[in-house]
Amino acid sequence: MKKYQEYKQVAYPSIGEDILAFWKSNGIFEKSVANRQGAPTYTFYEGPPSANGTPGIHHVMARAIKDVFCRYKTQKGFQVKRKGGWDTHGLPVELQVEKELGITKEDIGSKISVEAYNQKCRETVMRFKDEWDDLTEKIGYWVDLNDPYITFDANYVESLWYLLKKLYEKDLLYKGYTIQPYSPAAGTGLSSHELNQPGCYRDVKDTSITAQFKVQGEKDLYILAWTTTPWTLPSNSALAIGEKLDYIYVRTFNPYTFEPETVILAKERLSAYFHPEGAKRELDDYKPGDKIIPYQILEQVKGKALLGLQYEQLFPIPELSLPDPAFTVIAGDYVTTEDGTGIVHLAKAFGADDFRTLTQQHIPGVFVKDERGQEIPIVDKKGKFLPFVGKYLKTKMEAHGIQAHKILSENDFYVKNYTLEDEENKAYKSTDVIISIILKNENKAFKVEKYEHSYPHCWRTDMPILYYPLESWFIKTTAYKEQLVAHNRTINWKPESTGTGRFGNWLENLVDWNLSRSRYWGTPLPIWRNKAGTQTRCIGSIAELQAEIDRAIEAGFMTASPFKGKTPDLHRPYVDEIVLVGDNGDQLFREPDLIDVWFDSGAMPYAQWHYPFENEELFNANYPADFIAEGVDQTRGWFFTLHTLAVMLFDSVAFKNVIANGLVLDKNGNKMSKRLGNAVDPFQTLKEFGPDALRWYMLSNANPWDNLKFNKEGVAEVQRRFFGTLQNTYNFFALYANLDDFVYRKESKIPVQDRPELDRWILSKLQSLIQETGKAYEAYDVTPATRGIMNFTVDQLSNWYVRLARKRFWRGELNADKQAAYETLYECLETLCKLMAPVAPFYADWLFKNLTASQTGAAQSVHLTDWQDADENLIQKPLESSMQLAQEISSLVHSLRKKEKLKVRQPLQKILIPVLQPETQAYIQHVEEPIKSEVNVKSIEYIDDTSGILVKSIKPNFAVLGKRFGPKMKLVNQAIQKWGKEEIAAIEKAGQLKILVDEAEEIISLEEVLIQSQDIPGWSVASDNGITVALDVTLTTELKEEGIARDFVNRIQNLRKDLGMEVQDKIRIQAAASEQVVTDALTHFSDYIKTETQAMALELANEIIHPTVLDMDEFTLSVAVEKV
RNA sequence: GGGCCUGUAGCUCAGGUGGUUAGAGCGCUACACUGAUAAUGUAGAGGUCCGUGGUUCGAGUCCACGCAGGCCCA
Repeated sequence: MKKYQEYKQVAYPSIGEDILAFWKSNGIFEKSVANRQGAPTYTFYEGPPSANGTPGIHHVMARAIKDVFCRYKTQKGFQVKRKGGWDTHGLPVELQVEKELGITKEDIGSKISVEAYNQKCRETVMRFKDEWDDLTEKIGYWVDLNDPYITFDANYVESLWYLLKKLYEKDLLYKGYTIQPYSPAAGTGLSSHELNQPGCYRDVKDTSITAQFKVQGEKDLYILAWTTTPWTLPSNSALAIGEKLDYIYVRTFNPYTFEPETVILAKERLSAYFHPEGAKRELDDYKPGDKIIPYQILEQVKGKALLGLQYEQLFPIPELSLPDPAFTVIAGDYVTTEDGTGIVHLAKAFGADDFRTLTQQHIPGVFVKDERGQEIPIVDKKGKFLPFVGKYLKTKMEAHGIQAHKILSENDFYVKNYTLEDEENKAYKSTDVIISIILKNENKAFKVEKYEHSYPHCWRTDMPILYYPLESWFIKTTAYKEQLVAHNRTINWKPESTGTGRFGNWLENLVDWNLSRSRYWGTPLPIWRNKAGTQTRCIGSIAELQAEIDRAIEAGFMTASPFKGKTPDLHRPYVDEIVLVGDNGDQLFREPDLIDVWFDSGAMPYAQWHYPFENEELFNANYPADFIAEGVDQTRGWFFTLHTLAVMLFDSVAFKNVIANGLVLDKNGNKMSKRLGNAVDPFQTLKEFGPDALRWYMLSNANPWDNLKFNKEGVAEVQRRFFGTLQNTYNFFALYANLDDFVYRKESKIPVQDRPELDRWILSKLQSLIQETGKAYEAYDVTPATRGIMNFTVDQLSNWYVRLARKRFWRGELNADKQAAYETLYECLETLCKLMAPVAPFYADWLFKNLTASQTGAAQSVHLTDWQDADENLIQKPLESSMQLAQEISSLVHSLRKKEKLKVRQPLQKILIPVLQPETQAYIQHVEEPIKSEVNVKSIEYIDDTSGILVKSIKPNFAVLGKRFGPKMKLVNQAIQKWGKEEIAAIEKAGQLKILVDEAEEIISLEEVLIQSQDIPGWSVASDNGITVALDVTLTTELKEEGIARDFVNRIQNLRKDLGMEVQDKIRIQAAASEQVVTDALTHFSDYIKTETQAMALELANEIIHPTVLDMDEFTLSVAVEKV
């Protein structure tokens, strides 16, 4: 039986399947973990995917990255447990269910019960689990699929509740406001998803107003600010300018009241408010009612100069007065001069930017207290001004004689037309219009006009939405900002910029984490409150809840526990039915919100182990993670929530190393989408190429954090170039090893120092490769690791070592030289298996098994072996440099041969290499043999300076001289370029030479210039990279004969092949007599020819019975070959 | 609008701390090799290093402003 299986053709996809089956039936993954029991742990956290959609090609990418480092660390001796997980809650699940049932959120509770709805979600969420598991296995992502954490699991949710309670106890969980899209008509907040429905944004004509804000303490100085929502003006509490923008003070008249005044606006917006003609008119000539209003620019300032300016409240309603620093000019980074006045009016209650800016700058907003003492905005949830504001407006209407389409009561001031008034009615006046007229009359409006813009509408009611403060539960992340930033600095981010930039900046501009979601399928907020909001209870475990339920039953608020006799389900609607008892005896109802699903996944380090209720030791041993990896889009998702919870609750990072990988785009750089049909099916790709080439391509083509333009051609190229070459190399080894019955035995191998130089060279390269690869894996740089392995395999091992050592494998008996060759090649291949195993786990294992099949005591799988550390004793950098010179010289000779049209089979006498440094000669002498055999020359001669025939060139060493001379470098260069033969000789002799630079004498030393030999007169010369080679092209008779002999051998070998002979078959050759030179060649090189062709006899005959005519290029020759 | 990433040959990508001929693989063209052969080698063509300014004796590399594509956030 053959010791090393040979393969005619390799089907990579079936290697994947076969090895997968082998892993499964032998429990290799489990063994790779169990083997390391007691070893130090290396912790990896799986970011849970959602199984309610099918996996895509980008998941292959993400999972391959995770797998690589877990496998590598296992090889390095760590125990790496990898618990899988599933993300199961959230909006996408709900939307999918709604789509399938043909319902909307409004139907929940009427057409379908919450219970049934959530049941449906639970069923849907794992729908594609099998497909995911299948992909996971097929791409070789080793993760424990048998015991995954599932975020809807009661144990998981219980851990979440525990964490929430911890936050609550630390006073980090609070209820507050956030500005959200809100539909007064539907009485509900809208998610950004709902707002992105087609048709939501609609062009509408609204009344826009440029209001005049009177600067305090000035007679008639006003700041102009523009808004398309005049109804927000009573809530104004600040104005924002752009610090770097230019603003002007303009002396003019109010177009409605004709009063003289000075207004402030952005310089760029002047033309939008003033007729050019106005600049030419005299202010004094103005008469009230003139169409063209004169103006004069008084002053220009930077926005910064306006900061802190105080102004009078636009609507001085007593209930709305605010303490300082309200009604102040502040800076806003979002202010532009694209429209409006370049000054933005801020109403804290009705804009997200406004709310954020004012909160950050500690400026109060316009709110009033409701009966419970809670702050509320002055527009209620129906979209209507509170009565006292209505009353104020009504009074003003009467004062100014404003007539509307009907008599408006104080309860009729809706900010948008939510009562469906007839807008066609000529007398119809919206609240915006009424406000505008009031302001016009009071000299508080500079310009009022209809303005068409895009405004979002509620997709259910078609009515305009408002940005409105809604109550939400928050985690006070801002309280931990410093710690979050500090801990982040200790994390190794790949790439670094994601950590310092995207993530770091996000932390710097942190806002509190809005935890609330008004939905159905998710983790319920474990908070119960009384109606007045004065009593709050946060529940941190099932046991605690049970106890509280018991108390509630005792108090008569509940009749029975909903969990009686069954496993508690902590989802809605069950938790909603629970009414608890407050300390004061009040009924406590659960706050109806669910929590952000990102909390679910961010809490996985704890909840996956049901910590702290179980597995405390396991948790401690695996916290924090050494490594996580996920898409860069998770920066503010999973990465953030993991980090935040760890820092806030455990004063720790959650992960030490993280790779944030980029996107997988189609080959044209477009986003993949199923809808556009450019999505690549991972299963199809696996079928075509198998898992290894796919993984290798994805990780070697570009760094994982760069976007990958996925191209199947690229996978094919990797397969051909890398795997194909490696496979060829193995086949070459197997073919001859089997013929010689060679089996690698570690015990009896030839010591490396006794092996030929070529062997020591490739083994030195191999050790260097091990170092380089290990270093790259340690630094989480998988791409350089793969590139190094590829380069070694293709360029060094296959294209140099095997090519040069080829003859050693197929000639003669199994002597020491041959054995050394086998052992060397074997060692390279086996080591490659280990180095590539993390990236190409199937092929590496397959090759490993082929190599070790006949060895006793070999590991069952490469994944159960230890990483092989480099043997530094074997590294011989000088030898590596020598061989590199050999490769470069060979390349030069090849190019010379081509130029001279001399094929490699024609031996040539010698090459000449000019050497200016003795070391260079020594380096080359080491590798004369490989050079000579590679380029087929008899000898290498070196010419040094003493010959006097070298033509040299000189140029300054810019790096050295540039530092010395700086600005005078140009002159130095010119001076050195002028040097000829004598000067070069002089500096070489004396080690230095004087030049004149700018009339000053300077000494240039030999180290500061670069001298190269570029030509040998009368020779065919090539040079590159500082090496020059000359080729002796004279053909002596003997060389010619040898050339013919080699040609002859070549033709006979072809013939043998054509005749279907085996490599070891012996033959007899008859050749017809021919020209003298041919006959001489065959006679003189008879032994050589016989050895090469395995001929027992080579006879020259005058006539041959059944001749084969060989085409020898310049002549033909009749021969007969027969097997003996 | 903000933050971050990317932009080098037809394609995919390398190009520490600035240094004078900008590289590799694929593809293309030509040639060679023919006992690794559905393999391999060599050579050639192919470049506005996204643009514009600036710093410097010297910029693919540093700075500023842009442009294009992408991600996240408003």
